[in-house]
Amino acid sequence: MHFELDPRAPTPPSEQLADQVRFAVAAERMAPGDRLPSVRALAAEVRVNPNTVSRAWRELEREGVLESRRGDGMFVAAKALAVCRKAAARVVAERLERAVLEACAAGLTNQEIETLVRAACAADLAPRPRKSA
Amino acid sequence: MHFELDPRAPTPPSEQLADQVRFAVAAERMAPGDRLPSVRALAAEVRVNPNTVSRAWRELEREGVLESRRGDGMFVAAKALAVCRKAAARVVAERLERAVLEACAAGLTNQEIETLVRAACAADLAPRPRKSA
Amino acid sequence: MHFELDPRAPTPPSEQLADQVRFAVAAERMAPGDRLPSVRALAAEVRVNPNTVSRAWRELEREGVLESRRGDGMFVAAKALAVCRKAAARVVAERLERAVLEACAAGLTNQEIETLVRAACAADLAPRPRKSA
Amino acid sequence: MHFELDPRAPTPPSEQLADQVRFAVAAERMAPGDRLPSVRALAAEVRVNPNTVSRAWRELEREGVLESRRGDGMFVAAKALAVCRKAAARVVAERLERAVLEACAAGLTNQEIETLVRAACAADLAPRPRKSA
DNA sequence: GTGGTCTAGACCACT
DNA sequence: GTGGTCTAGACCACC
Repeated sequence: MHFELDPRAPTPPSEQLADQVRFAVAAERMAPGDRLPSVRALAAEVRVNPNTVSRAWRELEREGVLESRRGDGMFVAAKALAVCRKAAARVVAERLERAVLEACAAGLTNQEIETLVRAACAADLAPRPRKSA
Repeated sequence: MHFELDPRAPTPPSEQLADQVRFAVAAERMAPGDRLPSVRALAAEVRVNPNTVSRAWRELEREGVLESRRGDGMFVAAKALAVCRKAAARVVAERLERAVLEACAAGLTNQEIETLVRAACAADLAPRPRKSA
Repeated sequence: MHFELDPRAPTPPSEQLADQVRFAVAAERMAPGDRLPSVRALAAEVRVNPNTVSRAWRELEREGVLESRRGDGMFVAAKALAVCRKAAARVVAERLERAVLEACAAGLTNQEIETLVRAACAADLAPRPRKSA
Repeated sequence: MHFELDPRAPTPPSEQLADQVRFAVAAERMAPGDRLPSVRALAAEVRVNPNTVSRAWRELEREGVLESRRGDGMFVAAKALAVCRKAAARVVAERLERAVLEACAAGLTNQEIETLVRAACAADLAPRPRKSA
């Protein structure tokens, strides 16, 4: 699992991390029992304060997506798939809709919007080394 | 021109207002020379502090989208269309792409994504009489 | 870097602060990577409201002169020197020209003007230990 | 006497107008007894609200620079020269000094400053049709 | 501790 | 009436 942060995004870093875990579980790129990177390791990797990672993991634990095994680490919880599917579907649909309505408000035609969408779908498969890995 | 704020959106109110003006100009629902609602009037309408509106207008003035005529009001600037087209295209494409990549990461198929997008496009036309009204 | 406000000046405090940063960078008294005083500290030092400092810093961030690192502070941006040189040269030349034309309009001879200018140049070196200190 | 307003200048329009009268009297381009343009005429010429002109004239009357002859118009007062010379010298010297110190702060050398000053002095004599007329 | 945004209410200059 | 800036004090997220 590879994590990436966009510091200019409207959603704060800790939420971006949590979303990435939720989506990975929903897409079955992570499965119950999988170990997550340690707070310190991930914090170093994405150049962020350990507290930020910690807050994301804590929130996911609260939701039942992760569980901590004391002295061992954080793991994807058994019921994570169900939880994340619901959560991911909701948030993804909502953000897609918001983005589309914005594009409409900005005067783009439906065709222009669909073209952009297809391009983005294609971009997801092609150029980058991982992210879906 | 009608303004609306979503207090639960990730972007702060002042930015939402600025975006709505940028998009309206890009979509030619507002044209150079048009007068904007006064700071106080709009603040009252969308239930926000006048400073918040003021900050949005000020930012747009800096970008060349609006012009203030002292003691008179704020007006869409002559070069606003060009500025807003560029800005709106950039931000809209970026947000659409982000939303689509998120959807991909959450495991939606391209077909599911396109279905959601078409639904959102349709939703824009349907429920309200006319966005341009 | 030392900041000073003239409450009787025609330009508002927040602009005075922004100008002082632009000029300091243009004169290379500040360099990319330098940390700026915190909003609260500077506000206390020059006896203004923190919002006033914040507005100045924000404007400079928009111009590419400063970068904020969340929870850490404001820093001079990499491209600040180029930006500030251009901006400072423009504004300084404009204000000097305006002042000189005013002096001409008020009937001062060129010689009187140059005498005043030389005196002011000298005054900059003399009374204070060092402007750059 | 020709008036000109810079809407982007830091000094408000009414003060700009007042300054232009003070300077014209100090430079003896206007003499005691000269008639000033009517409020409405000047307001139309410089595209400003009549109240703005009115406020400038009122302030100058208060200072003893102008005197109104009821039903006739505003005229340069007898003691205007003395008043304006003092006022103009003070304000001009102050603004010149401020501009020079700013230029120093922005890193210009004394030589660069003097070059700009000489250019501005020359510009005053050469290109424009009037202003000293 | 840091910056960022918001609310609330004030004063000023111009129309 | 208009916008523009300032003060004062609040909450949020991040370091």
